[in-house]
Amino acid sequence: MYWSKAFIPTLKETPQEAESISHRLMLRSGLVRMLISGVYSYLPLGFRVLSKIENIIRQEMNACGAEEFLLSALQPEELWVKSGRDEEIGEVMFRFIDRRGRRLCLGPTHEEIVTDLIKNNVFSYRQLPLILYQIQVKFRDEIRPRFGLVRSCEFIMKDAYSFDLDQEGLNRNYKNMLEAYKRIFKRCGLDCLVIEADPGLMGGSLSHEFMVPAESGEDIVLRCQDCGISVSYLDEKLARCKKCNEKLEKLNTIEIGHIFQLGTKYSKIFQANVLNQQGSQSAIIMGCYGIGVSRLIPAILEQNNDANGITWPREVAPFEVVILPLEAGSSKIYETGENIYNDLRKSGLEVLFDDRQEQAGVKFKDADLIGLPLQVILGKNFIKSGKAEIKLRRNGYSSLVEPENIRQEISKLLS
RNA sequence: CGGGGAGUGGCUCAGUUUGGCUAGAGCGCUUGGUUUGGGACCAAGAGGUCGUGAGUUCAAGUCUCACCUCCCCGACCA
Repeated sequence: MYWSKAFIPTLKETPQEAESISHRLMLRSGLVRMLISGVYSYLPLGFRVLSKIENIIRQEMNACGAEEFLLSALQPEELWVKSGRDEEIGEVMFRFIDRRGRRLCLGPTHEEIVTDLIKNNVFSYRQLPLILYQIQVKFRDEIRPRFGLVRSCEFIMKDAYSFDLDQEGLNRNYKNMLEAYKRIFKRCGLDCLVIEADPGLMGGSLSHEFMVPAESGEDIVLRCQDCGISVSYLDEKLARCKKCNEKLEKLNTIEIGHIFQLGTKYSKIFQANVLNQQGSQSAIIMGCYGIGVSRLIPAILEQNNDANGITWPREVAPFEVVILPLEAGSSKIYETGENIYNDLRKSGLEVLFDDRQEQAGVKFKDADLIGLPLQVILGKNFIKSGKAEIKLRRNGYSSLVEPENIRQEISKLLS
């Protein structure tokens, strides 16, 4: 991508609406813009990051044997009345009446919808186990939207649902999902805590939350300084670790994922049964598994930044490399930069070429701000030595490389 | 919803206390020129119903009332 043709509206100053680090960086680096409180548009850079995250999730979900589908965002209110969650969820759900007088809502989550679907289409234990997942926009009329994408009224969620004949099956799927979640968050460059949690509104028995320590986090987690075991602040009134009696440290965290063993809560209500081997009706055992996909962006930013801007983990960076031809007067520099650009792209890398007629300082500042993992700099050093400078955004490490060896050097650095 | 803060060109803000003439600055944007390794400089421009509506006054960005929006703290959640 040529920077001059891209829509990357970076901001030199911090918009007053932003308080948390991640929110500031999202606005300054041109990832998102607010439409109204709690509602954001993803600009090209933000959209790229989102796609990267979604693809990591897809890969790991598919590896678990989950199959992707897409449910409707528009839902009939009656399914919520049927499950009894209608009153519980209350005003958090956007509701309205259409021209035919039907009572509709915008889906805040999809247990009702998916259980209804399965009830009508799965009849035999032979069709189990089954795991379905979707990546979709959810709507919640939050009491107070906050910190940009951390708590918004329209957000993207990955929600998966597992269906098993028995508890053993659920345990297996649940464990696989838990491991998949760990891999997903690690690949996103996140250092996260896994805690046993209260199933709350979802119902069911066992549940785990995935929490990212971050200054602006809204949830407090207690972590044992010795064994590292973490517990929810709400659950635990004790001041010392149950296991090793060490002191617990208080951490502010952002919840990025939550998985639940639902058991038969929904299948019983909706009579989602299958015939088992004995030929009798058996309520399907369910699990559900959520990831706040759009929320991962601020979570990643909270953990990957420095004074100059973002330091993207490689797998979720909007591009992998930015090329900075400085010394605008030199056509040799520009041409060399363009050759490197084409060369790198041919090798499958995602590259941003800063062809703008800007001062070196502007290019450096913008490059650091948007935080792509690698910078290829062509300037004074190139004129002197004929070599390009390759610089790692994260730690500032840099080396001079012959233009023809750049591709090789970069693949080494990125691996 | 309760408590606190804020709305003035695209962005950051001054001006409001004590009402006064064509509403300012920096950044950004346009044109021309000089620059070119860390947001450079010179010149000339474009861009504003001062959040909205009523009111007070000879006169309102500034005073009064109502409303709207945004941010922060609390209950809620991925």
